Amino acid sequence: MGLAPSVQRLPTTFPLDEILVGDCIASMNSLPPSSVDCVFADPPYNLQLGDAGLLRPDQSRVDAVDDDWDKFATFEAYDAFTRAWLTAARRVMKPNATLWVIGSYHNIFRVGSALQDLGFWILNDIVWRKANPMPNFRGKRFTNAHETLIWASRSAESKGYTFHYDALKGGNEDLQMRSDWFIPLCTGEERLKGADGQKVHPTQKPEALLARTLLSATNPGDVVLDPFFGTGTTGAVARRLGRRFIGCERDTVYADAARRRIDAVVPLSTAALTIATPKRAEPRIPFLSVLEAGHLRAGETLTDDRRRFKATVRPDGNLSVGPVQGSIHKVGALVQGLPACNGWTFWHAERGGRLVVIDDFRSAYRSANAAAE
Amino acid sequence: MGLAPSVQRLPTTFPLDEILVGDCIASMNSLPPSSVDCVFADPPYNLQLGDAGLLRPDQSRVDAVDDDWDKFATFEAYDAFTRAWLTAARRVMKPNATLWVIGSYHNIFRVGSALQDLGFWILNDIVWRKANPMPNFRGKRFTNAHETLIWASRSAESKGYTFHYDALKGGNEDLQMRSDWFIPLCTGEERLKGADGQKVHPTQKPEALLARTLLSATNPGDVVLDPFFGTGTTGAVARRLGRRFIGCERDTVYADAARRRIDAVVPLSTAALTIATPKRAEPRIPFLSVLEAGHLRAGETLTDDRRRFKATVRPDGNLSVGPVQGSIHKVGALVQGLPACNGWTFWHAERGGRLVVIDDFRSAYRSANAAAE
DNA sequence: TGCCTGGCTGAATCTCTCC
DNA sequence: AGGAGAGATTCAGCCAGGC
Repeated sequence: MGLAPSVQRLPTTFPLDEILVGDCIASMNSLPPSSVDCVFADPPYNLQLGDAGLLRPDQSRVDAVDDDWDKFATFEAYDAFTRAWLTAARRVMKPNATLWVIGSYHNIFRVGSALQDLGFWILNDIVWRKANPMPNFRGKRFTNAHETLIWASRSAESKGYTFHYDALKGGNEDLQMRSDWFIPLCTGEERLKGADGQKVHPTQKPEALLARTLLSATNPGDVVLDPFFGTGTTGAVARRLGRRFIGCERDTVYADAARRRIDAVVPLSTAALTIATPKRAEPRIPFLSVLEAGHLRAGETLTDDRRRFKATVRPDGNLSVGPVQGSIHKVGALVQGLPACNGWTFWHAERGGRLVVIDDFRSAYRSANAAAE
Repeated sequence: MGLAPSVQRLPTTFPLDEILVGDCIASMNSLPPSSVDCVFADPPYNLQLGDAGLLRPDQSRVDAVDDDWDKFATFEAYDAFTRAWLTAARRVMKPNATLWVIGSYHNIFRVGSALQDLGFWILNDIVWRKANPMPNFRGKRFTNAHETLIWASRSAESKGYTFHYDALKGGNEDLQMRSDWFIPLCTGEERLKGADGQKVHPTQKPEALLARTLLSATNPGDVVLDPFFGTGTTGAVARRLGRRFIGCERDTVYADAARRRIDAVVPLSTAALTIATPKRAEPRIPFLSVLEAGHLRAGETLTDDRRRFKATVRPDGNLSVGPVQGSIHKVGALVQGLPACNGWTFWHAERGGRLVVIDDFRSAYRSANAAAE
């Protein structure tokens, strides 16, 4: 009770693509700090502590409590458990790593409050809208047709987190991906069944849900930690998508099923996984270089797409309007009377009677010099 | 503790259909206990916006919620405020009354935890999916396209709460009403404007949202209390639907606007109290969803109907041709050298030696999920 | 009268690098 | 650490005005 285990199994090497069998907090504490890129957690929802076998942070077992006076203690125990695993997870997260947690109204408010208290910074809450939820049989409530995910960075100062905005937008009819995701439950072939034909795990999540989280918030090769690995959906999807995983699972039946499941996954080819470089990550090209490469001529006139404004290209890579000179951005802002302007997409040159945005010249320059960059 | 207050200011008459101007906690404490059938609360969200302000891509400024009433120094201060008003509200609730609270990820986890701690019993969390949310202008997160409502009874023992299961089902194509509601923002005619043409209140809620809550969880003649009355959406809908209201509002400008608004409302006849289901255009289906549903595989090759062009399906729902990636529409346009292209009718997959247009997969997806989308 | 276009707006925790 | 500058970034709905 309350004492640390006398023997602690520390991995000699970083346990990539492995399942650590045992208490998730001890397992996470055995990892070096700042070592994972992403955490996906599907913690116990259930507040009926006797059934869930919930453990306190000190590893003692919480006894079932059904007295009214102990209701507060029940939430308190769940909160302590939540703070403990969130704290352990936060330690192993790299500064720009992000955390995903999924839950329902039974527990998600506790989890959300706890992670805010610990300094996590919520980026979005995501609603998983179930295509085929279980109906409410007694007609006493609305059909509980969704679960909630919280996506959070390690702290408010963590601005460099991974988010594949363009990839998500491209897969969504060229519209920004919203915070409400419509995805079917995990059923049929995908659902793991035991020899008895019964489902192995009561709350197996659909791979599509994990895939969307990992595609949006991790890069190929990134390490994803799942403290409540269960039957390994996170690991299976990570392997398929070329990510690495570390799973923690206490139950050997689940862990064994997860291991077999993941070993059978065929990863997608590296070629299928290479992602388009996000705009912000592309190398900066000076306007002067594009000019020097001959895409434009010093002295020629640029206009906006509706030919309302004009500017002249100077040999030094500035623009001028009358006596005023400045960068393509400064001058673009100036003529419009706006505080800022992206000159690359604002200014156009005439080519064969048609207006061509100068960003096209930059693209051409980039592809011509891709090898050298 | 446990003693009745020595002096209780009881209103000489119960303030039905009135707005109590002042602090909501004092106002609620002036009401007799166990006197209202329902509480609807839209408390401050504690948004914690940056000082810099947010610009749209066209450099116009977003009119953010920067009112003093939304500012709290710490989470602790917000939690104390939340516990205080929830406690006051719970006292005036009849044993079988229910509480609705609306919030966003900034505050809803605090509110949910607090009300659980105080003994409320959560019946559902409801997601208000916004038809027309504000986009994420910087491309750094998912579009924040929903808000969350919590529906709770006064305690776990309150089994006799009102829920009009059949009425809601009848208004929902004879399907059980789900926990995700698709409703537009409050704009246009419905949005209250001042003499200056500016919105009177920064966060006025749509009447459709209130109507659905009151129709589902109250009876005609029931008393609905709103501690954060604002410009009186709760009162206006209550009056229209034949319910009674009590509003608390600190700001006299809001309270005056609410009074005028509610006085202009014409109550519906009893027979007319049915739920209008909003008509919608066919929902847009993301290619990613069709992929996730298993109609296509990541890595497989698509072609046009004459096999002139090829593209590879990416796991994120984009297509790629060589190094270029983009949506099915963008890549379709690119390979043809056209300004635009409908990817759904352009691209085909090989199935059993024959080409199948991917629009067929979309149709199959649509009919499989018609009920929920 | 009707159609089309352009402008405006909504509870938002909304950049990154270099000097 | 703070400031300056490059340059990346938006969707649906309503309304007014022009044709």
